[in-house]
Amino acid sequence: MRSKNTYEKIYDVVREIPQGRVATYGQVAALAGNPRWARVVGYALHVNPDPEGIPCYRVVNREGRLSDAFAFGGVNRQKLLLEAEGVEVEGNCVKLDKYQWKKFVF
DNA sequence: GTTGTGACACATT
DNA sequence: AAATGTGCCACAA
Repeated sequence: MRSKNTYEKIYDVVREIPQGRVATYGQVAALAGNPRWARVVGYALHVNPDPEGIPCYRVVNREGRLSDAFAFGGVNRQKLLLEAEGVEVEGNCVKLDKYQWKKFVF
């Protein structure tokens, strides 16, 4: 049994992001197995082989802000999608204090 | 096989 | 406090 490729792990973690929540690249990388894959995560989402199964719009950088190169169909599109999920987006920023995906939330 | 690039994060200045 | 530089890993040429 061969281990999943790095990308598959990343995609698997992104798919695990619940609706109405956002995760940072570092968070996804850490959950994928290595906190240093932050850049790789960005690249993995860049190729985004399955935009329908991999909601890359739920992945934001450490600032809770969307990348300038995001615009996979219009940054405005991203805002609409997140708001549709229940996440408030200001400009291109989301309140990580409220919407950052956490395994333990009270 | 080596070099350069990249949708990031962290440390230091 | 903000800005800059460095480190990390994977992929393309």
